[in-house]
Amino acid sequence: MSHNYEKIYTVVKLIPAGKVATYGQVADLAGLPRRARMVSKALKESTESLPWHRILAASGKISLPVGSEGYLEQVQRLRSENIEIRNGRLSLQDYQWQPDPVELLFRLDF
DNA sequence: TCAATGACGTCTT
DNA sequence: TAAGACGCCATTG
Repeated sequence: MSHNYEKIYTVVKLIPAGKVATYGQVADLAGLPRRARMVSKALKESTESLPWHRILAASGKISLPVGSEGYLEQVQRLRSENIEIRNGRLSLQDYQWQPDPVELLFRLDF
């Protein structure tokens, strides 16, 4: 498990319930610009319990194959957090996580 | 080496 | 909006 994956998991764990982040956003916060695809791989390969459902594409859409097991699971989890989602998409305008930079500085040790 | 791959992102039509 | 074309980048065979 690479150090980068650990950094990604650290950021993902900071996303509060009811809020979401994009793959690219997580990558940036983890200090890995242009590494959105690495975030998706890290999530897919992780064994530990993570709020992976709070990560979406920059378009606000779920990236898993429509109708797949994971897709349905994600929709379910998001709705359970009171997030409105239609046709596999939600409003980033309404739900995207806007972390406070100062708070982040103290939560991340890198 | 090198081409293919992918839970992505940005731009253009 | 939607769909393509590209760009990007670590990983894989």
